[in-house]
Amino acid sequence: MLSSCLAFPAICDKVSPVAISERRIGAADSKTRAQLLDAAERLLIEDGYAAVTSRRVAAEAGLKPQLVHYYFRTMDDLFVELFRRSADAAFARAEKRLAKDPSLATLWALNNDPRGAAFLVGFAALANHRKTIRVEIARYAERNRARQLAAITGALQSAGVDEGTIPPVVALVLMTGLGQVLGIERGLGVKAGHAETLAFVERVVAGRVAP
Amino acid sequence: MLSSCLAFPAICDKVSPVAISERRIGAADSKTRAQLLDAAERLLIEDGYAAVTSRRVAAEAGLKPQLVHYYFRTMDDLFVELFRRSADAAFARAEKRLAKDPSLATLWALNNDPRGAAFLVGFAALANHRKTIRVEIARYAERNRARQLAAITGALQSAGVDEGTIPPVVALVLMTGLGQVLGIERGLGVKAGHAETLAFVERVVAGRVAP
DNA sequence: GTCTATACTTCGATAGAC
DNA sequence: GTCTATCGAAGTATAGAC
Repeated sequence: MLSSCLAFPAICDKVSPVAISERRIGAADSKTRAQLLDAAERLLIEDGYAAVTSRRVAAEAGLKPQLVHYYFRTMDDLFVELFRRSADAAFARAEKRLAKDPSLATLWALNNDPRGAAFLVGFAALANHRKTIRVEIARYAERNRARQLAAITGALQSAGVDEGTIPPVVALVLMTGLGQVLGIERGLGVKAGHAETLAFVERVVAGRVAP
Repeated sequence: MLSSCLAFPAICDKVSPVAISERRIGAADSKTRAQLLDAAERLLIEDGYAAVTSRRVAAEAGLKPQLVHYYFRTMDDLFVELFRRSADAAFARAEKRLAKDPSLATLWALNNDPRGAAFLVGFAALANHRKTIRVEIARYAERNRARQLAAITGALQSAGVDEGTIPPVVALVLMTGLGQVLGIERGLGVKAGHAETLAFVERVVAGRVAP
């Protein structure tokens, strides 16, 4: 992984250890704390961020509403912690799969993950009126792009695709956009063109068609 | 346009005239009504759907909160009407431009419109927990895809791109996804790869590179 | 037809009991 | 260190005055 860090420094950016809130109480490894985050995550994905209120999170976790404010002083703190936890987990999963098989197929599988799409839409909308969340997402997105760029650059070389045909970063942005639009539309129930597009991507990924 | 209707029937789907709510009061052409919708639209785009509350919409419009419930019985009704109004306007604008110049450049301009991205994210997130909105968006998305498919099919033919190289609907979904991811990331402040991608698309659209 | 007064619910947050 | 009782603000919605 060191080579990737040298070629694409953003990959190895440390997440700054700045405290979310000075007055946070409660042990970081509290079981209750984790239960609340789990509940918030379910609500965010299934019902959207407007459903993530202190009362509903608590109800979903089978706990009292006030506990939310004990473990996360403000709802903003909860959102930031939730995002970091999920993003770090997703990044770690991706890292594991890419280290094992840094292929176009793996990259496509990562970008076409339905969980990722629901998660992204939830947080992208949330970012609109929570500035603290916006910078958090932006940092993660850049880090993710850098990591995937390292992978796709190698994958395209292996596949014998010339950089003049399509620059790796362009192929990556295309792939990301495709995964997102398919994910969002799947959620809405829109299906026009999906089957054809998936079939096409499968062929490209398998190397049977030039990208 | 009739030919498009025959080839792609979804284009000419009439929006069903089902009443949003039986008990809606107030003239459809009321000035106050339009002011409220304008205010709601500004709030949705700038601060996200969670900011679109009866109180804030009224404040933004310089009116009393209760008027929102007079003109739109529920907030759900307001959202549906807002979406329809915006979607119809967007579709009409697109139709005008495509009729004038049904080229890849026009299609790309439409899909890369920053307003469109902010609008989509806002409503896609909203759709998560408002079922009435979800079907409305899905219907519009399908209609839009059908219209653009008609255009891109012709544009690719004119450009001499064989359907075997890339099916028109696949090119369209790619273009839509690209416009969306660039729009969303622009809003977040993510920039990695954008310049290269835009340059690449310009070349493709200008016909200097096979898609 | 248009708008106001008001009911009732849920929100985030804190002060303080254990 | 952990949890509860409770407050004031903001939310949707309706009944009824003009």
